[in-house]
Amino acid sequence: MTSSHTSKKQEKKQDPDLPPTAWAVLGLLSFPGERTGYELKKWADSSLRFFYWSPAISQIYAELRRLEELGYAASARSGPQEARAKRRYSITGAGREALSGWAAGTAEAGPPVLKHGLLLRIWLGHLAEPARLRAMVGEHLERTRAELAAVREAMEQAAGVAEWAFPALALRWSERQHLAELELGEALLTDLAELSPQEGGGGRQAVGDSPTPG
Amino acid sequence: MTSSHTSKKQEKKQDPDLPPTAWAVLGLLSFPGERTGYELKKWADSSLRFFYWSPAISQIYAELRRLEELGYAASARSGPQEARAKRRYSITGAGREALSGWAAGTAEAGPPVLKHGLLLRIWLGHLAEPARLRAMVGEHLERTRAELAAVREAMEQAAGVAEWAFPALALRWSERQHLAELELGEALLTDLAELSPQEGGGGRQAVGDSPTPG
DNA sequence: CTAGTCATATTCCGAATTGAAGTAAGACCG
DNA sequence: CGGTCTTACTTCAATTCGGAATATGACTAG
Repeated sequence: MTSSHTSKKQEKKQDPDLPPTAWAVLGLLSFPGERTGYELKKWADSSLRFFYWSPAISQIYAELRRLEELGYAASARSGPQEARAKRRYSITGAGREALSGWAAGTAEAGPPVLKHGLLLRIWLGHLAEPARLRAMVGEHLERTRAELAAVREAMEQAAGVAEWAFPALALRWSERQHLAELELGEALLTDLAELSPQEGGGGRQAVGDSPTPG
Repeated sequence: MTSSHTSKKQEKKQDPDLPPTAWAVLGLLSFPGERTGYELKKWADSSLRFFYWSPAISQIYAELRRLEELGYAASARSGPQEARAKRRYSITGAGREALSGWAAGTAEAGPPVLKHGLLLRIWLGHLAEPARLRAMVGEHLERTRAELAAVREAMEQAAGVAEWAFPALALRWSERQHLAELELGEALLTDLAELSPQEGGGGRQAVGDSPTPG
């Protein structure tokens, strides 16, 4: 426990207005078990990132230190009986309480932020060849399909475990989200074709896509 | 490492691996006309942000300075005939070329990053009351409807102008994206209701006793 | 068994980015 | 005439990120 006299004054108020990253890390800890920063990162990579990005590993460690300072997390070094030296973190009662408070807070959930590299390029479409744009959308569709598979894999992990009912729900949302993303991509392809129809003049038909039968 | 002679404009190599923000700002400049940093910010807020976030104003000015250093942008102070002193930026040939190169670069478009605060809270659903969760989804739906209206407003601005055909395309994508987001929210509401059915009484029915048939 | 590489575990640092505040001057409004 | 709003831009501290660096145990081929 951090019962030291760090003159941190009573943080009894409300959530000390931590950045979302801190809450996400604390959230990771709020599920049963103790974990190292490294494990946290892997878990974030395979689940959280689908709907809420995965913080940098260095950031995770930094947040863990802060969380411990605040008394929201506690850590223990592994003893000498364990082969590898590591520090395992767990959430404290205060941490759980603060997290609940934050989760219930209404004002904090700003609008979702989307940073879509493909769309940035589409937006700059006047600088590229139409064929190149279509190819990029195609790549995006494939990437999305791969992501979808990864989401489904994560869903399998979570399936059936009662404690993970809500994470499973988030993953289900993410599955649908990826499905929607695929449709969005297809529609974009159509729009793109309309905007700059295939030029028969130059014989420059690079994409090599098969026309949809139907 | 990199060559030590830091002369300003000899960066003929490739794209000097600028952060996406720099390319986004340069992209803003790639449309006809000269603009001030302030105007750029307003434009980003009303268009770019729907699919690729809007940088902080201080960041925009910083990027403009860097872009000018690199010879990708040129600026001119307004003369004394203009009421207000301001600096207008425009893209240079080198800038346009570099931007095209970047836009065509295949490796650079990483997967889209989504930071969805609502989903983070759903994921932590075990910490909140079911009714609270449903309320949050409801708020999200309303916010999304408002955003959708903003997207449509932006679309009206862009409509009909030939130079803005691609931005218009991106906005159309964004419109559909928001429509999909609404459906995702509705589905989430349904899932939530299934997971923890409405309680008539006042009791907190936690996870575990799921009367789900099948 | 032994070097080589892989996975785990963590720290460090420079650069990117934010957000808030400060400055200033023209514009609009009563 | 004064007030407040919008435009225009700068500065700065604090946050956050990503990549490199550092170890060490664990597995794998020869």
